[in-house]
Amino acid sequence: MNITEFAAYAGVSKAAVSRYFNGGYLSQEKRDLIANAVEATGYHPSLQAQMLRTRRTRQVLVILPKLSSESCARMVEGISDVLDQNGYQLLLVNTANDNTRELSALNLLQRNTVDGVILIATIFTAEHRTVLGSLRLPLMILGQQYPGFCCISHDDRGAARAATAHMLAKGRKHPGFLGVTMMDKAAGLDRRRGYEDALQAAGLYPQPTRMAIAAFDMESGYEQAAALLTRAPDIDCLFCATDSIAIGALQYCRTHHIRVPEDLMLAAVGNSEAGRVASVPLTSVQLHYRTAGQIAAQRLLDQLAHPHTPVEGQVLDYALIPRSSTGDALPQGNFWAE
Amino acid sequence: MNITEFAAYAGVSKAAVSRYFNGGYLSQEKRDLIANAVEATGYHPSLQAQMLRTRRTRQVLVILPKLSSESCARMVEGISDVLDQNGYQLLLVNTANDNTRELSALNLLQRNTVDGVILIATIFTAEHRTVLGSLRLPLMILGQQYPGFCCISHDDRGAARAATAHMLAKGRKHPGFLGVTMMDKAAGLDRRRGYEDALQAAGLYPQPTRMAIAAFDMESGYEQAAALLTRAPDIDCLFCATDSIAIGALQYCRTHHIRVPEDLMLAAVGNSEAGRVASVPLTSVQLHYRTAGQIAAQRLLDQLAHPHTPVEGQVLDYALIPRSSTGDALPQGNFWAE
DNA sequence: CTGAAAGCGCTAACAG
DNA sequence: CTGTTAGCGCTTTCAG
Repeated sequence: MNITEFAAYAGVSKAAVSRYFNGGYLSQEKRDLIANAVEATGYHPSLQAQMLRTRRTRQVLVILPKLSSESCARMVEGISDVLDQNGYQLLLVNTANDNTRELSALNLLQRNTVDGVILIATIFTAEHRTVLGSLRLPLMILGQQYPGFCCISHDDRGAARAATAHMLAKGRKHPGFLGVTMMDKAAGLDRRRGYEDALQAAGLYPQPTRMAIAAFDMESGYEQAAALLTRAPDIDCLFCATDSIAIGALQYCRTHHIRVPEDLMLAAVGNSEAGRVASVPLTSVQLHYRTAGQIAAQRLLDQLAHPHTPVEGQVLDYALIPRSSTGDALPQGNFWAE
Repeated sequence: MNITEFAAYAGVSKAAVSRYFNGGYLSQEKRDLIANAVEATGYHPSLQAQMLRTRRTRQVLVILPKLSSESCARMVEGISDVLDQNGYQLLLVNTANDNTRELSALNLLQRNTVDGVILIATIFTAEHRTVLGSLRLPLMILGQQYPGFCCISHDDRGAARAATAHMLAKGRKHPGFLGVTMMDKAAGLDRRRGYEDALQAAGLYPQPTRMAIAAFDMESGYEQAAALLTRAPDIDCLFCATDSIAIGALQYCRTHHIRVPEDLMLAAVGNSEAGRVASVPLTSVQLHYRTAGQIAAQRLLDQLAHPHTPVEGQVLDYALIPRSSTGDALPQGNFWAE
């Protein structure tokens, strides 16, 4: 049933029906007439026709690098919460860290098939600036700072500083660093800076031989921990950019008779489930992923509602969760501390 | 630029342009003309207009109960792979195990805003049968068997049997069971049956006092393990319906001087990352989540392409991964066994 | 093989 | 407050 048939059925004009569904001027009389007819027929306007006519789709595109990553999944959950509540649909593109897929995602944008975009970003290339810069749609960047765009991100530097400082405060003098590519500004560069901040505050100097770069997974954490601890066996506390990497490092320690935390303290950023239940529960810094997703979505919707109000980005704070890997035994029965 | 302007620019008719993009009859001459004009202008048809006109959206709705669950995330990745490759968009609804949200998802369906649906299901209610039964769209159910619908699922019963049998084969005589609600047929009922199969094959009988039901998280696994092992302290091997529950049980053991695997063996289903790196690496059964997602998406697209070909469901197999929690020490250096 | 023409279902001026 | 009207951009008969 289309609007014409429905209007005839209800005994009103098409325009009245349209107004009914879009909050226009309408007498109570007609309003009741239409309400009854809707009740009787189950009529509702066609989204496709509305999209074509209004040039708005009420769909938001979310682009992310990897779904089966706890942090991404939580951000998307936050986004989904807010979008759902506001009657928006969520279009998902998982780029799998793959350029081909990013292109297909950007293709979507050029076809104007969504009202706005949330990009869960890791690495920005020159191409990104070009494409994002020429984007006409409202855009939110999640998890990174990118000058000129509206970003919701975490205090990665502060988080890394807190984790490192926590170990140094326990008297460790030989810190090591296991990071990720500096091309990832948040997880790579900022967390390294935070690490260096902590060293400096403790009167220590970062030493390249005590630093290594891993990929984003446990396997790589294992391998790089092996390389690093072989090269610099006197390291007595190790900051890892992600929980996954730290867990890899922990596995290395476990098989090479390095006691954690006695011989080596370990602290990371992410506060993942796996870290909480690892062979030695991992001290980690919690970032507010879900909240970040909610804020990003809300800001995007605000922007959609008020296109000319400039939107502010935001940097969310963090919370250090000390656990056994830095010698902070949990109180009895409290394994589930966030 | 719309099709009229573009046709004028290219010096052909609108119909020719439409045929160009939809693979209709077209002379090579016009084809070249249009190709050049596309090159020059970057024109592409409006998706919205196509949707309205053809009544197909090239969008598939994925409904799932929880995104930040490793299994769901992997299934969605599989779905996303296939959809992407075939030029379909993925609309995501995270129901958060919440009926309100499921309703809003079903609302989408009634508005015919998608071409097909993939439902990652947990619990079916009477309402489900009503709604799903009256659905006109192609539907795939993922992770459950539901008679009358096309389902891609796992051999949950076989998986549970294998995990349990593995422990019994090691000489354990007092098995325990930590399951989930039977309302979830796959994870609840089938896995319990698999457990019972294994007992029967070993000449044992399931005893209600040695069985308990937990929720889907570690916290609940901890609590229910506590209750169960207090009630039946002679249990020497425990099958858990999910890795999360097993990890909770493991945490309980860890704090109550129960040695795993010496005093208590532990095996589960899911083969999660957390289980691999838990304080005692967890023996678990791997299910092929990603593959399941790919198959479901592919089958759905097949159905979309050939609406009258009946589609067959499929039950995927499993693979037992023995680890330390059942006394199967991994070979040196092989922490990353799948 | 091709173009003209008729809508798909809706919204937004516009003139009452 | 209301109805009429003119499209949004495209696909698809239909008659060449």
